[in-house]
Amino acid sequence: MTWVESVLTHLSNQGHRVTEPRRAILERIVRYTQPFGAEQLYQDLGGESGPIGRATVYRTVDLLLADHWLARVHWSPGKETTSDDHAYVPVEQGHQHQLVCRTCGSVATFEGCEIDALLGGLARRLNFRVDEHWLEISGLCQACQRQA
Amino acid sequence: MTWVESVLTHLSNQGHRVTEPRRAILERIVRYTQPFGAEQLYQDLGGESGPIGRATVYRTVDLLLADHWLARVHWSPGKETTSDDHAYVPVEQGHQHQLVCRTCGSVATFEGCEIDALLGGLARRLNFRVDEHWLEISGLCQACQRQA
DNA sequence: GTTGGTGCAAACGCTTTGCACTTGG
DNA sequence: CCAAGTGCAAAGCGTTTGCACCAAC
Repeated sequence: MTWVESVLTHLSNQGHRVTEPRRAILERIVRYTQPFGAEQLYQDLGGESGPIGRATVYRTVDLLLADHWLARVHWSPGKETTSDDHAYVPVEQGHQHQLVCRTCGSVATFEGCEIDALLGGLARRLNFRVDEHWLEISGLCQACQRQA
Repeated sequence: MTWVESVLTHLSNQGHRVTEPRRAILERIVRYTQPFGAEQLYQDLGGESGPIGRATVYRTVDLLLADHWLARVHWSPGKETTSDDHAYVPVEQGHQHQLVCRTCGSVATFEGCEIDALLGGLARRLNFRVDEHWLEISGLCQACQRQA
């Protein structure tokens, strides 16, 4: 079951409709090899001259984000510091954290089990009850390390 | 040495000028008990009718952020999900991560030593060279836990 | 006296919204 | 059939920029 199929099935189960624009948007998203922005996605689908409206693109991104089919990341390749605009990465539901290669933009996702233990200790020490956490890592993937 | 004094000294050492607007901005920043936004800071300094221009506020925030006197956070009180706009927290240089209380907005900062070890293991496993990481935690501080 | 900093106002760019039209179930 | 979804165009809003003026060192 591909990512697109999973999302469509999920949408359908949630009572949402499976429309042509949504299919097209999902198909485009999986082709990205780097984090992408909503406006970029709109342009890549044809922009003004394309068949899909800007509002639809933004609304679909929101929908996917809300259901955790997309993860937001800060770092995009080429940006030395954390980017101001939003970038997204398609993920399987349940996966938690991202490593983003600062050169080629490839993304590795990993589960956060070890982090949770660490946070438990922290919480106890600081009398803080942890609800959510955001962990994102920027660095170099294996291929880009070799080139450097 | 207060945060304001530290920053002013640092600015001076870096060859930057210590101006009245910058003093006023720093003084206002330390009074926040929650993460604040740049536009909010501008408004709190008097906005249109105030003595400080919007550009100066934004430029000063950028300056402080670049030198790590401010940390950016995602969560602000009242926001269930990660906020779209930027919020900032004054920090001592060198401190790394934030716990933000989702109810009262209080921020606890901690050093990231344990995280680093964990990331080292991850990097080895995934053949990834870690350069930077972002870790932020949202939850309830002790006082807000009692109230709930 | 320099030149870094400031203020203003306009421009910018991403994102959201109102509303009439379309389409999937 | 009819509510959910779409497209368009305009508005919104935080942020950046160009430029003339000012003030710190």
